[in-house]
Amino acid sequence: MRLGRGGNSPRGRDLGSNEERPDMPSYHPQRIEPKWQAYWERHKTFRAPDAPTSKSKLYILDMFPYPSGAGLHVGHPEGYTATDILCRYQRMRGRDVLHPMGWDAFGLPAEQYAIKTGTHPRETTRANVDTFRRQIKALGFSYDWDREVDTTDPGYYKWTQWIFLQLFDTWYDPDYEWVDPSGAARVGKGRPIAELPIPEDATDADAYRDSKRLAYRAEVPVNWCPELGTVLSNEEVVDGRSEVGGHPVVRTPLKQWMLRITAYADRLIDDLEDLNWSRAIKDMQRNWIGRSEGAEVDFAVEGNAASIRVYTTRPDTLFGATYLVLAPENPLVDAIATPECARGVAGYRDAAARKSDFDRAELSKTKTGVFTGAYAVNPVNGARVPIWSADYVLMGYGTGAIMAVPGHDERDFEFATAFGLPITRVVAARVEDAGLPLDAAESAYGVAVNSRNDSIALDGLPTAEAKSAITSWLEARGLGKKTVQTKLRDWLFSRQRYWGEPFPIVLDENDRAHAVPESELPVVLPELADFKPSGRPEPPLGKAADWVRYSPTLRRETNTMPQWAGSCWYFLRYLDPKNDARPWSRELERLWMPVDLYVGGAEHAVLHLLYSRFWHKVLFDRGEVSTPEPFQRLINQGMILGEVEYTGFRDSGGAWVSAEHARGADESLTRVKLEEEDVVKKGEGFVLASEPAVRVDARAHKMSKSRGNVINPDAVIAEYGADSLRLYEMFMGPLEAVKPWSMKGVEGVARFLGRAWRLVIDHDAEEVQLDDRVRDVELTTEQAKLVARTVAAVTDDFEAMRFNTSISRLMEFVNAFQGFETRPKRALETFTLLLAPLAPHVAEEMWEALGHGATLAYEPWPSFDPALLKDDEVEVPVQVNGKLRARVVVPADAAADAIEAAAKADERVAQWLVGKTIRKTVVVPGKLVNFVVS
RNA sequence: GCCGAAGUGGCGGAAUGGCAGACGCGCCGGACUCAAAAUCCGGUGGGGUAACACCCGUGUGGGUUCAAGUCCCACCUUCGGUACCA
Repeated sequence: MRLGRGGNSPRGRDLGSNEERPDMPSYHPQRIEPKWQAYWERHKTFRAPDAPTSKSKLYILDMFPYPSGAGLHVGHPEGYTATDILCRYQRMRGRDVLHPMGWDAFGLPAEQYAIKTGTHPRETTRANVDTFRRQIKALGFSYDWDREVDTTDPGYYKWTQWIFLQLFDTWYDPDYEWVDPSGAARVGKGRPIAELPIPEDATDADAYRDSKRLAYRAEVPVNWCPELGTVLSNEEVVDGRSEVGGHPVVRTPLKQWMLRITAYADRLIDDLEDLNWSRAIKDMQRNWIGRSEGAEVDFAVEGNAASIRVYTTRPDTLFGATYLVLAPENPLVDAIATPECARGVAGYRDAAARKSDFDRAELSKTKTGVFTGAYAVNPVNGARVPIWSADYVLMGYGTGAIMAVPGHDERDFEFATAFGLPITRVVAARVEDAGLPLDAAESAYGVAVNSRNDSIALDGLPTAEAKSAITSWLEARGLGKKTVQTKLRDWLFSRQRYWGEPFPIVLDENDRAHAVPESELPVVLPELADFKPSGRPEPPLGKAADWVRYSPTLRRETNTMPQWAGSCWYFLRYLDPKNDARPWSRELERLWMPVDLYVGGAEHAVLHLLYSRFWHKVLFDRGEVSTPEPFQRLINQGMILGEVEYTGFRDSGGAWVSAEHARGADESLTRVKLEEEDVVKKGEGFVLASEPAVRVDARAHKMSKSRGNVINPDAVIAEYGADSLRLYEMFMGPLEAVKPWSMKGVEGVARFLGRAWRLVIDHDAEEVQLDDRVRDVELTTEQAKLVARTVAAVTDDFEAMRFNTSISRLMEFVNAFQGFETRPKRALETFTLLLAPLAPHVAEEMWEALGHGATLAYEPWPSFDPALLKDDEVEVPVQVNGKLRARVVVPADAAADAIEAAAKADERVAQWLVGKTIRKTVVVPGKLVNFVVS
């Protein structure tokens, strides 16, 4: 697109596009951008120092991408641009900046592709990485490419395996008292397994040790996904379906590797406190960990030696427990079921097992269950309570058994109502309400009622006090104890897939696990021709028979690690990416860590961030890293949606249906995409221009291939340039907000860059040269003030990461400077430096034209004289009764009474004051005057 | 249901408790051009006026304050997360 002056050009008439005129000196990103990208690469401009000097270090990290086959989408450059701006700004402020990039390249899609086409995942991955690297480089980000890491590189996953061995070699001692490197006293530590005390009654010391490791194997009910041919972690299962692909997941018991993340649950919650993360993300992590305090209570079973232990957060309601419920999978079910009921109970359990988690969640609207025929005894009042089995109780949480208090728990109420079980009140708002009937569960706190026996009376106690009173009573009698539970379970860490890190583990004839010696790392992924999953839980690596046979008595573990493994520690490898002897140098870790700013999508709020923090804490306990938390500050960029779409609805007869009647997935309606000119705003929403009674849907949707609203960064760069793309992504709005894309908006910022360019460059000349109006002269006072204000505002905005407003400030500068016939070079140099972090290519080109020989990347950030921010005179708004009535101009340093006098002297103000009494006068010097009159 | 975030022109958005709507898009008018594009200049919340004046206006309803988009209370809507976790 030609931006020059058409027919006046010495090159003659309308000779079309830049493609035909590559020497055009008008703003031409396609020429400028590759030039400076090549310059930066050749000069290694953004190479970070190996070690930072003194305290000026800054580690700014992007979440590294999974290089998918689809290439970069516009969501990636959003966060990457923000961090790049900050890095470029901070380098100009003299900080030592570490800003690396790499690839999270293990994962299912490459393997799925291999199954379909036979292409080795390594090939697919390499091609995808190349595409991503090219696309990211085309955006001009200032990464230190010498630190690039790839999780699938054996030189990298050697150390992922090494960290796994640290986990394997560690047990958690919750009572260990120690002092951490910062001098803080701590309780609880991951310690070497060699330090584990073996109890005297342990018959098998090795088995005992294995049961205490942070990485251990266990036969557990897992989320098996037949479609994907692998098990999945709890975090990877959403609504009973795989997070990836939405395939059904069933529960089946399997021997799997687990990581004991639950040992760190308290620290993972407590240490959130000091992190500069958004409240939303901290809450998500806390909720996921789901710590709750309560009590375990034992119920004796009538005519049976067994007793049932339940977990409750409301021990204060124990007197209201009118029945017990066991999870169908609870082994006690069979032990206590009476012969008459055994059949029904077994049938119920089998049916529950056959249901996928998805069905179980879906069909949960109505509660199901079966009576076991057995009775337990309520320990506080001796009441005979029936024992049921129902799938609304989960085996995996607490003890897999509950005491049901239908009066004060919604689920229990529903179940009791369905099966005609008794409901009693044991909590009320006031003691006098003890006799009030219950027509719904009342779970709110209040005071205990109807809760006394011969040795304890809770009646009248507020809930919190009742809880501790009854808990002490139970503890004193050995009937129960205070307990803490978490929703978080141990992390299921093995996958039955090929494209992942092999475990550095061999199994002996007794199926006992042993660490592969560190000297043998990495355990390299064997070659394989056939990647097809068997449909049974046997990993594909089993097919590599020679590889599996480690020795006559030892075979290799054939599971692989989940995709999250590599991303748990990649930020540490960046510090020292070429080190063969260690995963990272302890010295460099101490100097660079923690990450000062981490930017990425909120979709990783629980998975990556929780896993990563867990590993880091283990490494911290083992003395491998110096900080308990890896990411000091976290910012989640908001999603970028597609362009706003207007959708109308037609019924089968072709008549328009108003949007409010089209809610839900009504199959009989046809969705019609409308153009902007077909609709008009009316009230809260939009309606058809032709039929204003018909409302239409107006909203931006998530970008998706199926919707066809995906914006390809390559296309944007080809048309408008990387600088415009970067600028637009920042100009859209606050970094953390969800924002709809608009191509018109990209054009807007591209126009701004064109104006900025023409402010400096003579766009009629053959070569890139300064415009005649750019002169080496002093700034006028007006210009100096404008420059100072711009520097001050942009600096403030950068510090606060308000990139949208910083761009506005630069636009205002250009709009004002366009009007000056003479443009002092100094002013334009300052402007160019301010623009550089945002639009580095065009800034470099302008900097060169302004007569500088080298990159501006390390030029000192512009400063300004604060005196220039003050004006001699200010305009002060004058209000009467809070309403703006006039503005008066007064000296900036005018005293309150002088301003008041000036305000009163104003003709318009006087009109509003005539005949009134001034009750009060508020004068904020330099800001405002308000007369309160009546 | 629960937790979190957000509701401001036609649109994206801006406003340490102190002039609501900066900046951009779009639109309207003008300059340049044979014409268009590009570029430049001006205007643009609604009502009202010949033009001023003036009135109304930040999801809704209350409150605090000389002054509220901003603080407090209640509610509505949208988005994100989560959901038998006892």
